[in-house]
Amino acid sequence: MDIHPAIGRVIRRFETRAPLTDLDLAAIRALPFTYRTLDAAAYLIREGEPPENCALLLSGFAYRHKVTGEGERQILSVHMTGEFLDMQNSFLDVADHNVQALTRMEVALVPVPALRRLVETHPLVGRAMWIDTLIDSAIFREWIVNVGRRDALSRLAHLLCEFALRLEAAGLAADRRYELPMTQEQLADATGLTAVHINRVLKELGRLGLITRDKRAVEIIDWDRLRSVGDFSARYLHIDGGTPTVLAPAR
Amino acid sequence: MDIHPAIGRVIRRFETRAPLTDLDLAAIRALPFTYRTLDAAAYLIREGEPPENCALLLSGFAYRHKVTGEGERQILSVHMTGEFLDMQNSFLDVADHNVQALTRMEVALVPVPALRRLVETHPLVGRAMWIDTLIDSAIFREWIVNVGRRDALSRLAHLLCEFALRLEAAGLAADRRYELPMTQEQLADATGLTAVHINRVLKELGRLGLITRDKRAVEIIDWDRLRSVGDFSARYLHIDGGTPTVLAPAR
DNA sequence: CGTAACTTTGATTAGTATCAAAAATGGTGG
DNA sequence: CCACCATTTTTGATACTAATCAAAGTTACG
Repeated sequence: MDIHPAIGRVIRRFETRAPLTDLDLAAIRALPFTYRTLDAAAYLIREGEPPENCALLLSGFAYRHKVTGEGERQILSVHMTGEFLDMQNSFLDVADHNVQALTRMEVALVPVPALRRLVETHPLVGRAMWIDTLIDSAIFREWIVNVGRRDALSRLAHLLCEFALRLEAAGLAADRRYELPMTQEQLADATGLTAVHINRVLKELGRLGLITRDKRAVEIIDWDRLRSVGDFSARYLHIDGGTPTVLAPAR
Repeated sequence: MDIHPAIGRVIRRFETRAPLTDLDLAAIRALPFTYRTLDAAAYLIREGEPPENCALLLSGFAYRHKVTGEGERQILSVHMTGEFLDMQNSFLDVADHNVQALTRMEVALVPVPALRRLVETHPLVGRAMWIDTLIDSAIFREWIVNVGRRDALSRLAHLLCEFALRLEAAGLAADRRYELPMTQEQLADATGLTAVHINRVLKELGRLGLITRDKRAVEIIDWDRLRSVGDFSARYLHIDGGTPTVLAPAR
């Protein structure tokens, strides 16, 4: 029995990544942590700061971003319940990007030294966490492709496909519907476009009969065509455990 | 005494990342491997294949890339002597991108199972390697920003700054000069632009007095202005050991 | 119920892509 | 060592995608 359902979710995910022993599991559960609730838009860590805690997202959404010298923001990834938010920073001396709350969110903050000790004494836990960060990397890579080589319609379609699959794999969405707690400006910052253009492209996706929207809820009408327009293949997500059923990804 | 200077380079880098013991070092040196020489453009691994070896680049350059459904290529990163080419793939079931030789190159191929055993029995080595992959991630993130939010001139300037600093940190360049073994088409694929436009922007960088070029050699004339045009800060490279002197990065 | 944040629409512009072709370079075999 | 061919670089003309600017609607929220 875990303190919070998100912790059970993490442990189940780790178990698909490395053959953890009971001792490993006990060590994870024994990690010290402090609860915290953050309002939407609160910063978990800012670029340039030394990482002190590694946050596990217990509820809500978060995102990583950087801001250019011109003041333009680029969102680097979006994170959902059950994911670690700071492993990308925790083993480096200084954060190279910002991590911010997308919605109000609850986190469990694990002090970085405790985390380092854990992975040193429990190599398999370290491997599971390492793999987690490698999958983050795989998603970063796909975002480079998305922003670098796809036109606006594909870019947005691709993003919507990724969210659909990740939310479904995490058990946070079903029936081809999900709540996407991002403004059009944030979608623009995630795709390297402007908010105005996102608005038009979102319309276009509706006109083409691929999705419908009701406020921030997205419903996928034609998954196959959305995938095709978005040039989306799920391979880079490396979802191996609970294979999604509704949206049946091409491997 | 190591078999190859690149191995000494790797070990020195690892030592800055985790406090390795003599046993750790011995275990690294005891890794089984096979030498191989690959011609330019040869594939080390293709998207969709299961990773069997993890290659250490002993000499030459390599790059990662993906190809969209439309057939457009996006280069994800460029790698130089002394770097591991496959850790991003080795702990996952299937490669999600291609790794290809940019120049003729020599590699030491380490079988993945041996690598997995090493990191399981030597957690500090695992941590050093993990940090290596986290720095790869940091570079991926910066590339998302570069391609997503900077105009063509900045993008290319940024790329040239990154290469300058990484090559210098690796002891492969000095005096603000380096050999960049990429065609303009490859530069285009790295920046999400077209080869024609790269040609024009490269000229513009020359006209502005920031660089000069002689074939594939780049000479940086005005580092400060190049950095400023490229909106470049070295933080994301997490170069902590041998701090570069000539190009003195802003921390 | 008033105000700030967000979405939507229209008109215009800017930055890159595209297309086409010539010039330069590099590598190879004779 | 030269001649040839493929690759790469360069240049010019034109087209198009998405940005920018501006303003009106709409929604959420205290």
